[in-house]
Amino acid sequence: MSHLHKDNADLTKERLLTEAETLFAKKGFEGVSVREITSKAQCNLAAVNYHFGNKKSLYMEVFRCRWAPRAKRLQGHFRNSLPSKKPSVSAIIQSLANAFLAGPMSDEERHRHLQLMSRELSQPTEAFELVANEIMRPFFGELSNMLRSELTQKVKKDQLILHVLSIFSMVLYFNFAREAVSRITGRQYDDDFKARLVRQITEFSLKGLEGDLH
Amino acid sequence: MSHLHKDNADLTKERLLTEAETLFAKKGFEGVSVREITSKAQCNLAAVNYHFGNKKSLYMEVFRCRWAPRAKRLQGHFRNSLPSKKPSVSAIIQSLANAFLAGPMSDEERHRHLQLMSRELSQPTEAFELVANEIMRPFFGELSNMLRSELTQKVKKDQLILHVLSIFSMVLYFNFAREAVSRITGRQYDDDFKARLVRQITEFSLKGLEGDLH
DNA sequence: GTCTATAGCAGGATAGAC
DNA sequence: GTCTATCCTGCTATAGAC
Repeated sequence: MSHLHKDNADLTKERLLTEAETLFAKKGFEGVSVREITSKAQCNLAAVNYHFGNKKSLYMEVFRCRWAPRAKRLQGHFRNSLPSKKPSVSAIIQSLANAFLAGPMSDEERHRHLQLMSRELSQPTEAFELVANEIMRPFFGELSNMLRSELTQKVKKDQLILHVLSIFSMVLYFNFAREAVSRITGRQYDDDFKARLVRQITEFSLKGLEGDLH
Repeated sequence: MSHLHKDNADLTKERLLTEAETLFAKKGFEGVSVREITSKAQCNLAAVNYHFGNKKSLYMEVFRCRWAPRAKRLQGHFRNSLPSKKPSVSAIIQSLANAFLAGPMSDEERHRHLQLMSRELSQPTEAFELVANEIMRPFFGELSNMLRSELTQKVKKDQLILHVLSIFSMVLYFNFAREAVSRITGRQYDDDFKARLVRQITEFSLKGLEGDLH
């Protein structure tokens, strides 16, 4: 019998994490009330405090239980979508841009993911430690290593990481500034346009690396 | 006598705008209370409602009276810092990156400016209309035109605007994600590093445009 | 124009019944 | 575990004295 309670509790907890993530991504931590979260999760106001202690801890748990695992899944998908063990620079960048702009998840899930990330980048909270140390640093390190073997030996580590950040800046911008990008280009943010953006990032970056390539 | 009142009122209004901008940039609209603003502006709680009607209007006025004029000043500085009437692509990009990363304003003012902009880009409010229509669209149009004469005729308008956005994405990212950029590169965000970032943006972008250059 | 005082409400959090 | 009821704090906004 008690496992029924537990299952139910788990489900409630899951629903809370799901709705909290959506709302935090859309409006930011301060822009969302616990009442709004519990209402959308169709449970009681007290549930957040019961399951997570307080609102801030719920925010942190969203990053620990949802955001970080998704970030790792995204990285996994990126790795798997690489054509071979020794992918070309072009393939690396295209897979990267594609994973973040048009990858395996739903459009909305990707957007949510990068919105949460952008928030932490521009206004770091405690969750930033998680994002920076457990996700960004290792991933950028991995990207650097993948690219390094395709570049001339004279490329310094410092230079390489700036290249990686430059590429990533486009990936991030074309996601979090969707509204502006649509407005400026006069194009709907649909699959066609995303494919166009992936191409832009790939080609622009590939040329951007020129001179440091073999 | 009455002009004394008026002067005083103007000063209060100015202080409110100043403190409001700083706080809105740092914490976002929802993250700031009117109490905090009036307290920092050393005036009464009621002053915001008297001078601006409500908190939301104050936010809009920050964009109208402070942000937009500064954006125009920044654009003016960019134009003036161009070496000639027919600047090279390299000079255009370097002046652009320099204006936004190490331009005429104080470091803190620039950061504040781009924080406010980033917020509107990722989570548009009414102020986004102002940002997009009166500042971004004309400026990106101007940049496109400046670059166009330096590029091959076959470059389409759509392609050109994506190039401009790609360049701008780096400028924005290296500003709003300062904490992350510092952490990842292991470098302090000081003048030396900013100069390095300007160089990175310039060189990477210049190469990124390659093939479309004359 | 500026202030105090306060209305009126929404927020996070908790106690205690079930 | 979940719910209702409630506390208390902090918020925006306003009324009215000066």
